[in-house]
Amino acid sequence: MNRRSGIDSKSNILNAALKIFSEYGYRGASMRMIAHNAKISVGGLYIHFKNKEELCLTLMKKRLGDLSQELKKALEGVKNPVEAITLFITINLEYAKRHKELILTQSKERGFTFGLGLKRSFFKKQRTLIEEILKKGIDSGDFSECDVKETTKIIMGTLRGFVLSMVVDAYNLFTPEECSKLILYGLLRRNDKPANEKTNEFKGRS
Amino acid sequence: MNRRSGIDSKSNILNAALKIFSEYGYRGASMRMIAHNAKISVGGLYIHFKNKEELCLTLMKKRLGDLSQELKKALEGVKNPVEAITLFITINLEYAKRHKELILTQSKERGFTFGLGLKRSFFKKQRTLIEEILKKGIDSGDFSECDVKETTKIIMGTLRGFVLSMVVDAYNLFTPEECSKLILYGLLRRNDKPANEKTNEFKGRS
DNA sequence: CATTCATATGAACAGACGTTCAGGAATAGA
DNA sequence: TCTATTCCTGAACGTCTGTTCATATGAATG
Repeated sequence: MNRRSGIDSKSNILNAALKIFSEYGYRGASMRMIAHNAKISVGGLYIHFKNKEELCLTLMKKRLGDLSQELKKALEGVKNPVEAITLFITINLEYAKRHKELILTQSKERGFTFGLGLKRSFFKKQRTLIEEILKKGIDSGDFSECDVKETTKIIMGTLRGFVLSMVVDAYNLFTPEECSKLILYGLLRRNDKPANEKTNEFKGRS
Repeated sequence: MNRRSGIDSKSNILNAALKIFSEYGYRGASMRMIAHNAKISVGGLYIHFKNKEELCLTLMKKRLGDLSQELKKALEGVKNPVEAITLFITINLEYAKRHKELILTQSKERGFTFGLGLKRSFFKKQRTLIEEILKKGIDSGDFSECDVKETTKIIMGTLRGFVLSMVVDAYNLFTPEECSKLILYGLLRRNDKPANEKTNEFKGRS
């Protein structure tokens, strides 16, 4: 019997779980599939994780934490709200591209309440971040007056759509730039330049 | 035993299936649950539907067909592209609100290839519709020049985001007006009025 | 060498699943 | 009333599920 260290096994299992969960969803993935993919026995899984739920939760926690930190770090020094929004969108989309798998797993399942708390607190953090950017942008005159909370919800929704479209249909790989442009400028032709042109790195749409 | 007409049973089953699928997803819903909810026996299901797959497919087909027709009819007489986009968004969102259930079922599952063809052709139809509106809008000067195909993809993505946010978190009930405004005007403050003011029924964002 | 310990195995369990089928019940036409 | 047809039932089948457990392995410690 080839005996491995517990640590190796644990990370093997996590890698396998990620692969299987993202291919078959939470319900579609079986512990046997994960075990087989991790080259361990079914029983072995239960040495490292209490059960299927905990295994999936561990994966989600890690990923959401990573993204949270990445966002926070990136936005730390940024003063210009237009740039901040763009960065926010870009990082989210790129993270999504890198980790398609778990996003699918999450959006695919339901009736599994166990990820809920995690996700709620993550989205709340994201909302707060955007709200602050918006407020700054309105104060500085870059953004037009709007209901901050409402607009934040809409931006989050929009972003979720971008992410899901990308993840669901691989061919839907629109660039972060295009997404930012739509959110910032909208569809309509504008005859003016953005209010704060010097700080704006994007070409206007007219 | 109370014997009912086959037609009644079939529609009972479809209603029950809709309820159960949308609550538990395709994999999570069992034929027993559906049968119980439709007040019929398990075997009875198989009189009206070949199997679980066909049952779900029937539901999807009906819903996508309905929405398709509704969109087509609503957009028939509309000339103004701004109005058309707004209408497109509004109808989609309202349809989503009315039929949260199945949307969830669809976005929750994967590895079920069977809905794919249906969905593909539906989305293609939608894309064509938007592309035509965009082209008209650019020609008329309402919209700024843009890559029509790319922008269409983005709009579809945005819309998908709105829909999913609404459906996933019930409290995310932003109005169609707000969504349309973001897509049309964007976040940035604009100092001008939209190019074709007289035809535009929304207040500008400045 | 003997003991201890974390790690690993895979057969076994109880339950749920989709699907089938022999049989029963209600209706319609004769 | 008899028969054909349609609709329905629920036990049964085989397969899969998440989880447990008696058992075994290999390395480290004494």
